[in-house]
Amino acid sequence: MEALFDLPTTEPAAPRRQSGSAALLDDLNDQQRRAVEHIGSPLLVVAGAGSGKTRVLTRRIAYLLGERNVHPGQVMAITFTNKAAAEMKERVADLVGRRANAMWVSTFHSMCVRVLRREAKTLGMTSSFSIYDADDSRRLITLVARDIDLDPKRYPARTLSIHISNLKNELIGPEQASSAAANDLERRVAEVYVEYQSRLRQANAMDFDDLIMRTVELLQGFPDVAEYYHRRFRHVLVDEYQDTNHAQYTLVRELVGRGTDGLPPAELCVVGDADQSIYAFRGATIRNIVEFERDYPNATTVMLEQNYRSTQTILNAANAVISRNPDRRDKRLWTALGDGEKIVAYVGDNEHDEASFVAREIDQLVDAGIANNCDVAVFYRTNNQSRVFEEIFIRMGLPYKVVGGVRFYERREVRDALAYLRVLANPEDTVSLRRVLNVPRRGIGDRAEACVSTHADRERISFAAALNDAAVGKVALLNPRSQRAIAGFVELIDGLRRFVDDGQDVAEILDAVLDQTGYRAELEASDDPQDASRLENLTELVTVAREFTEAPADEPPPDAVDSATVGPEAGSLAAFLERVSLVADADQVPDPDDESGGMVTLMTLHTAKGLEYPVVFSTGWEDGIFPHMRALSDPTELAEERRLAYVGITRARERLYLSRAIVRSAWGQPMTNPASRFFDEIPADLIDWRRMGPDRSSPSRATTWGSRATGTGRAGLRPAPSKGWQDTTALTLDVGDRVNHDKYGLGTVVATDGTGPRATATIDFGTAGTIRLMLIGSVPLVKL
DNA sequence: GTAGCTGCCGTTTTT
DNA sequence: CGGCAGCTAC
Repeated sequence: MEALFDLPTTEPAAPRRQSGSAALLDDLNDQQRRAVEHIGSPLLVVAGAGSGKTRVLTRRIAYLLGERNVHPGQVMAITFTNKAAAEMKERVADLVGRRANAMWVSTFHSMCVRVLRREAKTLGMTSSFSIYDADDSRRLITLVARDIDLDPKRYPARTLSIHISNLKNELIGPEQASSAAANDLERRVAEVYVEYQSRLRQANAMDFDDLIMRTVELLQGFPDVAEYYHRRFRHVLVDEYQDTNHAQYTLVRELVGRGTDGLPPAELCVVGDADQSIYAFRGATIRNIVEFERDYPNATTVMLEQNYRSTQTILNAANAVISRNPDRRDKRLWTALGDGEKIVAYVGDNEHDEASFVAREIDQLVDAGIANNCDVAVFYRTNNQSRVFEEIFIRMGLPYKVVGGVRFYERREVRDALAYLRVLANPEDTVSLRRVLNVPRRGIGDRAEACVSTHADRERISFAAALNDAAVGKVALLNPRSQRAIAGFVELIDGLRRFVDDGQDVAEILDAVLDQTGYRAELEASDDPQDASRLENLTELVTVAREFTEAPADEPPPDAVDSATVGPEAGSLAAFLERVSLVADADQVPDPDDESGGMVTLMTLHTAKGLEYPVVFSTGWEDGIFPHMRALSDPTELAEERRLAYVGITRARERLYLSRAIVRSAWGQPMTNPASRFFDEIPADLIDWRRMGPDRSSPSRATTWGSRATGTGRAGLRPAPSKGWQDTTALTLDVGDRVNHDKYGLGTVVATDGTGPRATATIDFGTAGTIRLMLIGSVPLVKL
């Protein structure tokens, strides 16, 4: 992508093989060099966006190996996505060659899986344990909640699951949760948690959070195990440290050690940027990076502020926005690259108009030879916003790729197929077993399933064992028809398991599963067009499996010490399942080099973190969308949204577009959204307004909505907002009120929702339709 | 035991 | 709008 732009690329293209430290250091700036050369005490690298943190990490590793005689097997580098891990490994390999293979470079989760598979026995599991994702975990929680007669309305599995996950992220075990429970909800959660954890163990399974929590448990509870890893890993490097949650923070501490077992603590280097912390909702806490110097009293901090990615215009916008966040370590990105183009802003009448602007603009950039499709990314706040763009792009014949969204591995048919494979790999995997028990339909209904489940409980045997009993008539209350169906199922699974025992390839096993279960036949027989695409997805899965066997990626590495003891055999069924369990959205980002002709990439702002594109469209800049509704009334969440804006802006190298729509359909009904407040935080002279909204005639909106003048009670009649001015207060409406809207005319309020800044009213405008409006800001609406 | 209907949710963001 | 849980009718 670099050819089209004058900007120097962030990284040198060619591998550097010259010997001596000069080669590793000479093109680094002073701070970067300090970070690479630093020896001994814990090191925090505060790396602003685009400041070359991956370069620092990879050079530091190369420097350790090349200049400090560290053996690659002593290095552990941890990232959050497989893509980041693969990239880091590749770039270190460019610098030091094949020796890089002996390092552990992996995500938190796969690193833990590796440790846990090796030490499974210690925790009372076997190394073939299954990994449950959020969906599997919720299924199990549903079962548990049902068994202890919880009202699913009051305690939905979703809520229970979130609470349990939070507890695990805080390293609070079931017993501790039980004794600490202070209210009804917490007691119920703890109750479910205890049982859930026990069922996981029975199923020889761990959920995502367990992978971290139980690794910590292992390191804390078994000093000899900890000592093994302390002895082995003398250097621990952590990327995206601002995204670590408490469990991950503790894990790092335990890996590094405290020197209590006679081994000095490992050398720790963490890299991160508090301004790019956008995962608080899943437990990440800025605290870990902010308090690093307190956690590690002798720590050294290096700040990287020179940016090698973007124009100064883009950086000024980013700096201006992020500086509004309170309690922040001040950091100002700068570049030597010059101002570049202004930021282009656009206001669409609706989301279709906005999308069509984006499409037209991309078309022009490509026609003018300014960019290729693959140089362009479109960002949005939530996945459902991708749809409009897809519609327009398809119509215009613009090739694109949506990253994330309804993920391949979350599609029902794919999950069904994988559940079969998991049952084959781990017979105790109850959740997967129950998932496929009657898929496709084979006459084993809820009734029969309940009988088997009861039998399993009563006899204290696994569900799988109970099924075997059922097949030979040893289960009470089971009618003969069900018994026959179950016997058929047991036979089916046994038959399939023989494929595994014979050491067949994953693709062949999968093929046999799809054939012998009748899954494929059922889809082929259907005339539902959705089933055709399901079939395609399954074919795709078989292809994935085949490619996996042929090129079992890079895991596990050819590490003599490990290959005997750690991880499933390369290319095996277990390895395949592990691989597909731990993929992330970000892992699916297309590489601009391989897609010929190139595609425009569409993704959420979250997925965009860590990436960069010459041309970026950040869309949906509307209060209520971005920042998200839920954040409008909460300063903490608003600060996180602002960091998200910062992330979005700083992805752009050359050209940045910001856009919004005045009317946007949500839940099938149109909503009018005011401009995002983040627009006002960007200095006006940086922006070239390609098209302005009707209200934008005055340079800035009225300051805040924090002081809600409406407060309580009925506000009565408010003056219509005068031209150029924003009404900062919410209009208070009740069902039945008559109103007049500048655009839609006379209407009647049919529903109201929310209060204060989140208040909306659904209004029947007769022929103009029924419309839900936000009542805050510049509503051109008068009560009659 | 299954199919088909209704009605209720919800929607951030994800390893 | 769309997915799923729960209900009713075969």
